[in-house]
Amino acid sequence: MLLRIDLQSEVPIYTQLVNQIIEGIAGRQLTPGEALPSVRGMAADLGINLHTVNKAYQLLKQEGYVQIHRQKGVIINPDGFPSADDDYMVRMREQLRPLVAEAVCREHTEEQFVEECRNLFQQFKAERL
Amino acid sequence: MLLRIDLQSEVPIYTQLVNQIIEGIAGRQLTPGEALPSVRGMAADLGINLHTVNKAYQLLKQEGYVQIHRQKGVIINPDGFPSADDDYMVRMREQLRPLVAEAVCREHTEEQFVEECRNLFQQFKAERL
DNA sequence: TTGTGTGTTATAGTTCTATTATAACAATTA
DNA sequence: TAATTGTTATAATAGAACTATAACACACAA
Repeated sequence: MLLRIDLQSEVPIYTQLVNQIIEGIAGRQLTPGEALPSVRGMAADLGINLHTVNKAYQLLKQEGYVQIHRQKGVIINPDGFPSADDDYMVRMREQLRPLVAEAVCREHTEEQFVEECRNLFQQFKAERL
Repeated sequence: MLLRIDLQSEVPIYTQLVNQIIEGIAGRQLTPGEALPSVRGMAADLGINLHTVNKAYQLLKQEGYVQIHRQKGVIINPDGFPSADDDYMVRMREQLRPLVAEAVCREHTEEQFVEECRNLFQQFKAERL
């Protein structure tokens, strides 16, 4: 799977990595059991430091998206992914609220906003061939 | 309008301020032409520095939510709010994509996600009495 | 056994952002 | 004139993000 990092972005590199890997899982470019590059390999590929990659992997592990085995490396979690629990729902709403508020101010209607969400959902579904 | 700041949050104070003011506009607790507290007043109320408040006000001005008059103070923009232009749409989708990806991974269905968005929309509508 | 490749840990340093602290300035209004 | 606006300038602190090196522990293969 191809990862693109924008060094100029205000979004931290490790966050970009986490997001793209989660998006890869959602689109099934990354499948359960599949190996990710080693921290050194990924760092070399992207031209960044191994600690930055490691930080991303640790976060993904903490959230349950990957497993890390000491001498084997990092794999997409073969035992399933985290569920939509309460913590997630709270976090999700906290991130969604400012987006909805801005949409309301800009007279973006509920239907238009919902349509954008549906498009993104369909986009991930379409990637799963 | 009451503003609540969480000093422990990972979200910068000025961002919390910006978000809450936009949410206030969306819910019409803040109406066009209405005055906001002075940078010093707001800073004192919240127990933070005036520059932090000023940074939030400058961002709100830059995005078109408020007007700043040299000796009068800051008011909610009486001439209307920014529209849903291309820049906004791009930014909006960029912020929405990771949320949708995470939802997909957690087997949160499109309908459940859309319902959360609708709830937030209705919440802002309900606040406009 | 001896490398080699994993993740892990430790230390250090740089850069940038966020925040605070003071102070002063310019312009309007009471 | 005095008080209150936002504005600008300067400086300092704290923390996050990122990098650079180095070393360690463990497993597996030649």
